[in-house]
Amino acid sequence: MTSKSQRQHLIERLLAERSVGDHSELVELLAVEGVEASQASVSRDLDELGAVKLRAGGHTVYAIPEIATQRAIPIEALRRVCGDWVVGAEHSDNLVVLTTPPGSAHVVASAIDRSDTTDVIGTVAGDDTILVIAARHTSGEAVAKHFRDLAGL
Amino acid sequence: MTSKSQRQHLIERLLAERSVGDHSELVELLAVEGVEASQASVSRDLDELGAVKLRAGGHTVYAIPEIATQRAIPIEALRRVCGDWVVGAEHSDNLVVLTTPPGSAHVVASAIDRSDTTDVIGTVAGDDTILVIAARHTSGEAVAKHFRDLAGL
DNA sequence: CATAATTATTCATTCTAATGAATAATTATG
DNA sequence: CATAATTATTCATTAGAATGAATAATTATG
Repeated sequence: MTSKSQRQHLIERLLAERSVGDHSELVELLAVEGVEASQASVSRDLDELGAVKLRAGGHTVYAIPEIATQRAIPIEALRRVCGDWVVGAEHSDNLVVLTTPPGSAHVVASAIDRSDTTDVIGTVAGDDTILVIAARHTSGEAVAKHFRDLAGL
Repeated sequence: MTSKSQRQHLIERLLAERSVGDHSELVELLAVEGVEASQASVSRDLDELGAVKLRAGGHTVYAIPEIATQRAIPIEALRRVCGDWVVGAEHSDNLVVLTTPPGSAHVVASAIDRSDTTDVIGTVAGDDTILVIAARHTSGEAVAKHFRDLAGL
């Protein structure tokens, strides 16, 4: 009954509160909180959270940098979000308007922001619409097509 | 390669453009657009979209009312969204603050708005925080607990 | 009214993301 | 440096949402 995002949020909290030296220690701390997870899942979670290992007092501990240096999400993750939530992509000049179901624009915008695409210089999300600004080296048309491809439209 | 939300968006468009009299006609129109779906899926989609059947010129056609009278989402759908995205719930007086992963607040707020709960009179969503206002007949504490239960926290 | 047509629902199946056991790869330690 | 410890990855499995075939239920029609 614990989703991956809930577990990752809990991991963030545990790492902020304690010195965690290795994955098995984290697996145990999660279990104390009633969350079952294997070393494999923890490894993946830490990777997705952008956790780093710091030297502290002679040993190393995990920490999540305060500056949000989460790894750029893989293109497959962006494709998944677009495939689920982007229902339309139109352009005008260097602007692209993506349409989503109501309430879903921010999830998509957040995924775009976290991807390492250099074709987009920014996004503005409303309720069901995202304004995407294409970078100078590309065009609104190309970016709209890119998102249509990602969304499977 | 077509998600349910994309298919439902397409259905909305088809119903706005044409007179669709029954499910099998819609199944065919979807197929023309390259989207395979069975009568069963179409039945569910129309239900979720709140489609109604209007009498027009001697026969009946499907339409989606302009006023967003989508069916209230089932409690299980709200539970699913909360289980996936709500990572914290705290209260103060009649206010409840729900925490989500970055960019996910609106999805949750939208689900809450679309549920038929009478315990919440409104929501305000940011990036990773939702302010939920408890109704007068209940309390912030009870509403926070309700969301913790829904989220499996 | 009988029944054909349509719609909703059940139940088995499919799909896909996530998970974990096992193991390969990497790092830390004595 | 050897090797124990730790971490990352592979591959099989699981979980849960969605789907579709079949059928029950409902509605429309002559």
